[in-house]
Amino acid sequence: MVYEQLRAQIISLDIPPGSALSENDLAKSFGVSRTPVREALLRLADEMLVEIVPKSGTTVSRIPYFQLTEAITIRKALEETAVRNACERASRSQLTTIWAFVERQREADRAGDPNGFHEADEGFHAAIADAAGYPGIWQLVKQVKVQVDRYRRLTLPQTGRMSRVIKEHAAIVTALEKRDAERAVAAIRGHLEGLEHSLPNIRDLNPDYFVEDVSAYGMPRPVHQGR
Amino acid sequence: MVYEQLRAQIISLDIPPGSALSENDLAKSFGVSRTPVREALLRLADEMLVEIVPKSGTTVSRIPYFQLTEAITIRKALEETAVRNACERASRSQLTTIWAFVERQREADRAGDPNGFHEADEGFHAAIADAAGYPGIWQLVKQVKVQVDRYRRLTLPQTGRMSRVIKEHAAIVTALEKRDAERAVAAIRGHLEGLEHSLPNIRDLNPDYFVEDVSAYGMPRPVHQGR
DNA sequence: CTGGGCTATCTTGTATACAAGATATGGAAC
DNA sequence: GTTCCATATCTTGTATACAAGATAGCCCAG
Repeated sequence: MVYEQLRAQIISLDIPPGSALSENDLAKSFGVSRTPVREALLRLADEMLVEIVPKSGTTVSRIPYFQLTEAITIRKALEETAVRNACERASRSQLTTIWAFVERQREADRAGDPNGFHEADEGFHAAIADAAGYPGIWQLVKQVKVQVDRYRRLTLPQTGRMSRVIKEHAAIVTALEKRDAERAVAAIRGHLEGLEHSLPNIRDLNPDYFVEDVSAYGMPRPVHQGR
Repeated sequence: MVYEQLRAQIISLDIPPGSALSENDLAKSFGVSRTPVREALLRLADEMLVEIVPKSGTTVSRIPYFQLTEAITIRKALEETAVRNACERASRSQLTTIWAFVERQREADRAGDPNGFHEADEGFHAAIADAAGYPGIWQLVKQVKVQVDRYRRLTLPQTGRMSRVIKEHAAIVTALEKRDAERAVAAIRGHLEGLEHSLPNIRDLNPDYFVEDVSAYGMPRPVHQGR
C-alpha cells in the first residue's frame, strides 16, 4: 500500500527523478514504521524506479533514455505475437470486450478524461493478450512500460493524440475480426512506432529527468500485481 | 546473499516445490535474523518462486505448467527479434564472442560438464542480445526462463542433447555471419521449439511438482542481477 | 584565502521484541 | 465413535533499538 502510493507518485512525476528519499521521512509521512517503507523501496528498486546506495541514500531514478527505445522494441516483439495469436484464437466475446475498451476510449476522449483514456488503453492491450491466450505477455509489457510511462507524462498534452490512438486501435480490432493477421500485426506495429517517433524531442526539454549512460542498468523488475 | 542461496536451492529443486518454509527456521539455519530472510522471501515471491500466505506460511511454488508454454512463446518473440537485429548490427568481435561460447559448449560436452554447458548456453543467448544492441532482451528472457529452468532439471539427462544444442547454436551463428536474417530467425525458432516439444512428457512423471490452474499467476518478477 | 582532516549527523542494514491472525490439536459433549 | 469448539502454538506483519558506514560541514593549519 505504501508501495502503491509511492509508485504512483513516482510514475506521475509527482516526485521528480533525482529526488532524495529517506526511509525515516517516508515512514513519518506515511505514519508507519521504517519496515514497510523499506520493503516498498526494495521493491521499487527492483523495478528500477529508485536507486538504493548502501549506507548512503535512496533517490528516485532518472529515466534511462536508451531504455525507452529498447522498451518499445520489446513491446513490438511481444505485442506483435500477441496480436498474431489473438487473430487465430480470439472468440467473439473477446473481440467484443476489446471493442468495449475502444468505445470507452472514445467516451474518455469526448469527456476530456486523460486518466480514463489511459486506463482503457491498458485494458485494450491487456484484452488482446488475453485473447491471444498469453496473458503473461501483458504482464511483461506492463513491466517494460514503466519507464516509458514516466516519459509519457512529459508529452501528454498533444492535441489530437487521443483520436489518433483510437483510430489505430480500431484498425487493429478490425483486422482481428477479419482474421487478417498480417494487417493486424502491421497495425499494432505502426501504433507502437508512433510512440517511438515522438521520443527524441522531449528529452532536451527536461534533461535533468534523463540519464544517458545505461550500461549499469538491466531491465526493470517485475511486479506481480495480482490479476 | 541469503536470497541467492535460497534461489539456487529452489531452482536446483534441492528444495522441492510445495515445501514449507519458515522465516524463523531459515534465519537460524543461515545464522542471521529474520529481516534479511524476509527480504529474500519477498523478492522470491515477486519472482513467483515462493508463495507467501499472510499470517499462515510460505511455501515453494509449484511449477505452473501452462506458464511453461507461454514462457517459450515469449522467448521466441524476444529472441527472434534479437537475432534479427544482431544480423544487421553484430560486429566482427561480437560474432567472435558468440562463437567462443559455442566452443565452450563443445568443451563442456566433451568433458561431460553439464553446469559449464548451461553456463555457456546462457552466455550464448546473452551475447546475441548484446550484439543486437538490446541487452535488456536477455534480462527479460532470464526472468521468464526461471520456471522453465526448474522444469529442465527434471529432463536433463537426455543423451545427445548437448551435441544437438551445439549444432543448432552453430547454425544460428553461421546464419548471423552470412547476414541471412530469415535463416537465422528460423534457426533460433527451431532451437526454441525443440524445448517446447519435450514439454508434455515430464509432467506426468512428477505431478506433485506442477500445478495445473494458473489463473492466479502473473509473470514472474524480475531480478536486477547487476550486469 | 585555501586545503586538509576530523567529527557530528544522517543514511541504510540488521537484530529483536511485540502484535495479530491462522491453524492444528486435544478434549468434551452428543 | 464422531463432531464441534476452545485453546495453545506457530505463522507472518510491524515497530523499535542498535550498528556501521558515508557524507557534509566546520575548524585548524599553512
